[in-house]
Amino acid sequence: MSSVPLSQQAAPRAPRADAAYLDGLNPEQRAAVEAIDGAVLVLAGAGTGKTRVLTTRLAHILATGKAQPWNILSVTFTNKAAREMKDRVGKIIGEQVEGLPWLGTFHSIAAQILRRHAELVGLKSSFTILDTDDQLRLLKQILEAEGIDTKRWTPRHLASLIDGWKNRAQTPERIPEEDKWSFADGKAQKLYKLYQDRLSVLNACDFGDLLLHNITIFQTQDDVLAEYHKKFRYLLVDEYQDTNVAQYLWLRLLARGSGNVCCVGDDDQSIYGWRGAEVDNILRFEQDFPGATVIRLERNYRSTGHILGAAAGLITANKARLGKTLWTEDDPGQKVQVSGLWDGEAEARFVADEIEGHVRSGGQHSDIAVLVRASWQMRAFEDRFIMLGLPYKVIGGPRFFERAEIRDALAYLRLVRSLDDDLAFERVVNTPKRGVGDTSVQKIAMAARGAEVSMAAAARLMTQTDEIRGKGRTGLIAFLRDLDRWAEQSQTMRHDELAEVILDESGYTAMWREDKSPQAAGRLDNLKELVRSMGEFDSLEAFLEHIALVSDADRTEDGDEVSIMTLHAAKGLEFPLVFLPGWEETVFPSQRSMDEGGTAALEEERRLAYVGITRARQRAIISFTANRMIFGRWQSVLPSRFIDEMPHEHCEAQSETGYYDAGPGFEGVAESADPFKSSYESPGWKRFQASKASGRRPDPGVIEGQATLLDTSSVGGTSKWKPGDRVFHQKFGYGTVKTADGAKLSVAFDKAGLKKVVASFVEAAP
DNA sequence: CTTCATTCAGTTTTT
DNA sequence: CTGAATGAAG
Repeated sequence: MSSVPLSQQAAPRAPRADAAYLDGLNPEQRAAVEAIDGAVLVLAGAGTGKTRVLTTRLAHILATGKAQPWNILSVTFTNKAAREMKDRVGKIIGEQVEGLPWLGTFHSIAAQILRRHAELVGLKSSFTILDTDDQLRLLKQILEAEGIDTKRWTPRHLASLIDGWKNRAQTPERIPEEDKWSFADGKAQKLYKLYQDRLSVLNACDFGDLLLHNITIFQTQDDVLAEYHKKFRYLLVDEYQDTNVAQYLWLRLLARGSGNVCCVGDDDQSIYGWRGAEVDNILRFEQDFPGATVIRLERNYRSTGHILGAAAGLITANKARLGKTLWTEDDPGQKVQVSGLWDGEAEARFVADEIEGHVRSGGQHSDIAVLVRASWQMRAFEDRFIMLGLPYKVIGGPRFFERAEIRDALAYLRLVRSLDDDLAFERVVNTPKRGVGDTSVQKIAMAARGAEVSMAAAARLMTQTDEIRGKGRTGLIAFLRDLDRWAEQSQTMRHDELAEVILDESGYTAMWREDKSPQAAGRLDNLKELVRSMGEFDSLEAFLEHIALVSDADRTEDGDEVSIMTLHAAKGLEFPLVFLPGWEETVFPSQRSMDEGGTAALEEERRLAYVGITRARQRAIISFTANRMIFGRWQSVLPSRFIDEMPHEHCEAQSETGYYDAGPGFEGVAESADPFKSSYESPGWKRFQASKASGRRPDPGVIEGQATLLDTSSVGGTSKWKPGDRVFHQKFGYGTVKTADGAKLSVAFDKAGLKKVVASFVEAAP
């Protein structure tokens, strides 16, 4: 342990057992912080202060002088987690530490390492990192070139197979025998190989390759591995339950050096199995690292007793787990509320009403999260919130750098940086329209392949001949001339300035300005934001690396807004009040997941439910409906089994709507020992079943107060709008006002159809 | 080569 | 119900 040369040690910093940062840790947390050497597994239940332990531990290693910042490798799954750790360590240690250069996501660290040794796997250090969109287009080209029907065998399908192999660290030669027949009648292996070859030619790699190439290098180049063994004296891994086989191998190879590896995770929060995560990694830890210290953090500082009791009870239904029992000294608080509603619309209305109630009694919108299983469930809530003028934000959603306009802009930049970037060339050669259509692009691609040159080079040659005529030819000539000019300007111009020039001169911004679709305005804003954020980077290269590996600008401006997100996106967050709608069989647990993954998938769904409930600090409100529109079809659905699995003493059934009126159980709580089960037998429930009519909207047994839909009493004054006015709405685009009723408008949107919105959410159409 | 109509497939997503 | 992707006509 004292093998760190004196010369590398910082100004003497006496290891003090009574350091201030250790104050306030409970005994288990403190043990996790102080067990620095050897292999350590910290099983950190939800809300047990995991991040605090991680950051304090890092601070402790530095404070005791056991290692320098550059001797510590800390990996997380998200950039957000990495950033948070950096910030918090900085706060503890203060100015003494400049930063932790090797704290980052698996992928960003693997990319750093790969850039240094790229030539060992046949790449240049300037390789580009493809995202899923590039990947799919490439695969499609390969499939078409092989004469495979891309409808029967979709690029998407192949991409997910390749992803799966890479997650398990399987190179084309090493894929399992049975997998070879899993695609296009036995061509799986060949196609995988072709894809890898093509990546090599393009000097590119995908996300999976970042780790896979690292592993290849470590396994074949002892000297390189030894270098990293020397460098990384302490390893720290967050969210260990989410690691896949490749990440696991990568870690093991690196951990072989010092043996000082600390993994933090919670097997009960493993929710990325479908992405290749292996819960087994955490379940097996003690066998993998014999003599490992295992520390359990079970004291929860987040939620009330009832919330914890409901979540803990639910998760015991899972077989494969290490087992932890969360406890709290907090009050029992309110029971977890379970509400049954007629359909999705009623559910959204119910949630919105509860939110308004919360705010009326002094709460903030930002206290609240609505957590759904799948993103299609969000729309009902958005529609309702927009209508009421209730402020909300969707977290997750389409990611900034994956938006089409951003990717187009980036393709221009990539192309200006390197004309060889064929994928970029193909993307923008006819965006905006230059008359260079599909057939011309195909001709260029053929010529490029034949002459073994880039598409840009082939295109240049073809402007000399008459293979492409007319509009296409002039468009192409202008395009190439523009590219040359921008490349020249890029030598002298700042990169953000260059981006602005390119977007302007290429006609790209003009294209969106002329577009009247609802999203066009937002796209222009995004482009502005792109140029702005480029200014924060020193070079175009630095910026491109950043965007390849960072999901979002994390623009979570914390206004007073309700958060809507998927359960997956909610991991690691907490809110005083959490809504968990859509708890119905087939929706949650998701039928699709279960069809694919069987029991293991069901257990993962259950963990997802556990994650959802444990996000709540004070109150959790679960709801389910009797009827659900799925793919435009009405289906009657049953309450989720997870509702029955929660211990009933921690839950209370509520029936605000009166649908369950005569039922011996759903009305009120007391009558039946098992109010949830008996609800299936209730007349109310039977009426749902009876009204089931396929293709037609079921008729609610009780007419709800439709009058409240448009509350005419709310505003007496005259509205700014009158029928016939043209308006613009951020989400729905342009439309014509049909009726104006105080602050509430009914607008016929050109694209989105008839919607009721609050007047303050629209502006005059230009 | 572009635009419009029609068909069809899809639900979770850290990087 | 949605959007993307294909195929027809202009």
